Amino acid sequence: MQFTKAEEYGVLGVIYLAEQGDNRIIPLSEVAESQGVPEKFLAKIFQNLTKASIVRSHRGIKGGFSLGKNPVKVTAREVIEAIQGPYNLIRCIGDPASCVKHPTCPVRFIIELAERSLLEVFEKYTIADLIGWKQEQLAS
Amino acid sequence: MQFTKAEEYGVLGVIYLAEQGDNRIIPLSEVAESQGVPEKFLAKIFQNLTKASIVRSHRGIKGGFSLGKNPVKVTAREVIEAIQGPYNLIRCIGDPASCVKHPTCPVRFIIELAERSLLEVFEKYTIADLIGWKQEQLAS
DNA sequence: CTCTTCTGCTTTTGTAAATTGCATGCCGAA
DNA sequence: TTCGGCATGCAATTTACAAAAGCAGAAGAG
Ligand code: SF4
Ligand code: SF4
Repeated sequence: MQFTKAEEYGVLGVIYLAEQGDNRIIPLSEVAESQGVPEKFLAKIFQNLTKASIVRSHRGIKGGFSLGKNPVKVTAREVIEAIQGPYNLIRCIGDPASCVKHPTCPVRFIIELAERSLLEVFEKYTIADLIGWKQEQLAS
Repeated sequence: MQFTKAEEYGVLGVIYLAEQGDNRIIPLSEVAESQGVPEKFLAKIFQNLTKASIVRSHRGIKGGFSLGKNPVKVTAREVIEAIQGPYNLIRCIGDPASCVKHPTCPVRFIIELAERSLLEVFEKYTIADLIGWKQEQLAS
């Protein structure tokens, strides 16, 4: 079980945008370079974020991406699920019919609990919270 | 982020052994068939479980695997970590030196929290608990 | 002995993640 | 109204790792 790079890059990107403040428009190339991630890969991620209107895209010269929502109102879960769809730690979750053992399967039982507790964590922190935490670390 | 089949099969296998009770010795072929999983794959998984002495192996005719510990004392976390090593939801956890951003990285921060809460769930349930839950479901 | 079953190691296969490429569309500036 | 910068959309590729299969060898029971 591994957190994917797409998820990591996406969250880092959104945080970077938010840090620039004032809904400034930043070209993707700058975001990619600042985070040290491949630009084309990040492009695809940001397209998903755009669809979820977490960021807003601007074409043309002086174009780029700006925030689409107030970082105080965007949870990590929203960002992550915008990138890679709803969480399913195991294939049978969300599709009970895929396995005959489903109703009494202890593995499914514990994985569902695990997933729930994972999502709770991601829901608890907003982008603003994460930036706040980072500032704290820098200050101390 | 996905729970792997190795983890799933391993937990299912241990549960199956425990359900047979009395530390009976069961050949791997039976475990594999009962769970509908490839035997050679399960073999590798059980080798790891053997090293962690969660199960005990017996060679030769009438050989197979029996439980190595009381299911009341084995948590799901122990089983899972025996199979695939310690949990690292993201590469920088467990190796802080691998990334310069590490000390102030908000992504690492939230992933560490997520991992902790995941492990708490896995630690809360023993194999016996899981079997108990299954019985309940069957009864109702 | 010999048959059965695990053991360790190697190899193959399959699939999804991660990355790259390119033609196209849009926009703002000059 | 043209031009250059930048996002878009889709396709293709590469890489990585999970999943599975194979096989010679060791160990145990009878
Ligand atoms: S065996 Fe259990 S965990 Fe695996 S797919 Fe079926 S229900 Fe889900
Ligand atoms: S950027 Fe953050 S999450 Fe990614 S590797 Fe570095 S510390 Fe870990």
